[in-house]
Amino acid sequence: MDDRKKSASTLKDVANAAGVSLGTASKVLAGAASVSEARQRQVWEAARKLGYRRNSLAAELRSCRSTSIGFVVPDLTNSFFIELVCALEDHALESGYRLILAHAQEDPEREAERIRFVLSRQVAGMIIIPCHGYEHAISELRECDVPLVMADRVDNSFPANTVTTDSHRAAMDGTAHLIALGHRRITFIVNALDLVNSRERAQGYQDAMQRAGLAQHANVVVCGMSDTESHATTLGVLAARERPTALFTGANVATLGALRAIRDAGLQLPDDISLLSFDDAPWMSVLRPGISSIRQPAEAIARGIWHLLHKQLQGESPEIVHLRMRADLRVRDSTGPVRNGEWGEAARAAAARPL
Amino acid sequence: MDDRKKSASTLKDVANAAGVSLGTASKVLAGAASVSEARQRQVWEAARKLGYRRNSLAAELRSCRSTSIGFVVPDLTNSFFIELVCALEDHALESGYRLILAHAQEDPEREAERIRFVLSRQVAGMIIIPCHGYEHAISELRECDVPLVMADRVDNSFPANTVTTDSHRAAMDGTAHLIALGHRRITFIVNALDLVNSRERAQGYQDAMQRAGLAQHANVVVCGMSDTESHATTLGVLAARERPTALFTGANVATLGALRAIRDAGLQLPDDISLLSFDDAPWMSVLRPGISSIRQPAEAIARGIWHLLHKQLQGESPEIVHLRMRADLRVRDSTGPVRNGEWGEAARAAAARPL
DNA sequence: CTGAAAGCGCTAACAC
DNA sequence: GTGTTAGCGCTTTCAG
Repeated sequence: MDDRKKSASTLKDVANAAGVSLGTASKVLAGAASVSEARQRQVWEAARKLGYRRNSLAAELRSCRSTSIGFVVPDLTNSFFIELVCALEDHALESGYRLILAHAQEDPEREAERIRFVLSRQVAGMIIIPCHGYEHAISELRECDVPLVMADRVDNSFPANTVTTDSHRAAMDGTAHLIALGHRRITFIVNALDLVNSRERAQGYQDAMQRAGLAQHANVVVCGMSDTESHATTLGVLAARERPTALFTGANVATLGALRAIRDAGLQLPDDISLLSFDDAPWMSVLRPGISSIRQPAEAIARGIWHLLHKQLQGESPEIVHLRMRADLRVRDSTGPVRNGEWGEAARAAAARPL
Repeated sequence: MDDRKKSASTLKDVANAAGVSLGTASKVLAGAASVSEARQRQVWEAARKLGYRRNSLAAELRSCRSTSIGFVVPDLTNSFFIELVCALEDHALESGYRLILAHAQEDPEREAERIRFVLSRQVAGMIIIPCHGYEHAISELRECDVPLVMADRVDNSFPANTVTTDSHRAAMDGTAHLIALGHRRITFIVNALDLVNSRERAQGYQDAMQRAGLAQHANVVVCGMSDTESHATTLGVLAARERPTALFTGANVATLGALRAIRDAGLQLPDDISLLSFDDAPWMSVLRPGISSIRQPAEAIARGIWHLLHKQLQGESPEIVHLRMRADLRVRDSTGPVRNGEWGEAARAAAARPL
């Protein structure tokens, strides 16, 4: 709360100082060529001298056009989302738009508020990566025909343009990698099953296990949305009488918690246990052992999002498109062959069976 | 660019539907008690039915007050800044404000643009963590009396409220830790010396070396603002004939690059070389070896920033305040005693000398 | 308590 | 080319 009318000079001031009319000043500052060079100079000079700064609230209100795009992100702590932010900022800038970032902090209520906030600022378009339990938040968008692209945590049933990773397939690939290494007791640790993509990841894992005849070993554990929860959960998993030989973490938080738990349990990666992480991060390739991960194609996703949004901004294509991207496996050092000593006969037999 | 006048219902629509005047509707929606309950109900009902959403551009334009705070951040890739973002969002929300995040991506030009953008949206206040070479960007703020707090990459000479970490002291502490472990050949790797805080950190390191009689071993290496640069730089450092026994990285990027270089060089942490990182990150405590680091008190800094900003928002205290926070050392596993075999006689003698 | 009316700073017709 | 004018959607006096 603060009125600062004291100093801010307005277009009127500039026009007066330049000795032209308000309309002319407006045109000049908007870059119109239809004003004589002499006056253009006068106006620019006056603006400079007065330290004039356009009030874009007024400009946008009057013209009913905005060059801002609202981007609602659930978690700035996740480097995948940050990559998206950076890439999208570049795309937006290139097309003459600006991003207004809104951070939901994985809280559906806050997300709803963020959406309301962004919408009330009359953005030209929106990009949303929802939190879990976002139905309520999304209902903020009803009866609102802002160009919209949803990403990552949505599926193809969503009645809007979406860009997602094929999580099911990626999780199958990851699981197959682990199985090929001889692992049978593979536990999948996931943040929350009410996130569509996490559910897909878990499903991909289960399908891969089943396809390998390992359905009886399939074990999906939900670890929550925080480090501490996932740490505690993984500690529990590791303390089981039949400890898994491999962990597949289905999300950023899960990986952090699992890693800390593995460390606390005094286990070595990959000799005592293997770990595969869904979602890559810069630090994963920097230490020894490097963490094997599934990397989502952030750049491609951002490009897809912007493509879909931009088309709408230009008034094109009202039909809904669902883009689906392929993630790839980055095998590093945290996934290794299972230790023979740990295999029972049944596991050995299963290993012999073709996948 | 998009006019969507088609559906968006305005306050006038609501007033008409509720059968009251525009002014009354405005008052009700603003929460005024001075309207009869019956009419209040009517207005709310009409607003609900029409899916009314306030146009805050218009509201703020008219009332000359905003509840948005611009926060210009140089690098969302750095978890320290992310911590600041999260904490500040909470503070702002608690006081009824909202953050508008603007990402400068370590680019002074983009930073200038971001500042202009935020300012043109008539924010009530600003928080800025500058990039290097920010002088130009900052000049955007001239003749502009928005409440302002600068943080992190500024020093006490800045003519505005600032909140910073005592980098000099923290770097001295870190260096002393390394020296106490017997290290003599300690190299300080820093992103850029035109960042005030990096400069302070380097200075702290040098002062500590000097104080320990190790001035001849002091070596500050600049590694640039990107992973790849810092990786290459560190590789060079490690290839020197007299390889340092410890690295002290003065920034986030430097740590990442150094770690990758150490890995590529086939060196073990901390047996072959020790590493201390200025700036902590969640992943540093999750793997083995844990990375010893200097942790800036992000929460306290955020609190300080908000405190200073909030005072200004309430029109208090025009005198400038400089808050300075203390960082602490988190000793983990990446810093260990120097290997005896590597010591020459001179080093041995230096080690015997009290610090 | 309620409505009418005057703008916030700016853009976009529209006349001259 | 240039100035005048009518609002964008809203808040806020100010009469009644």
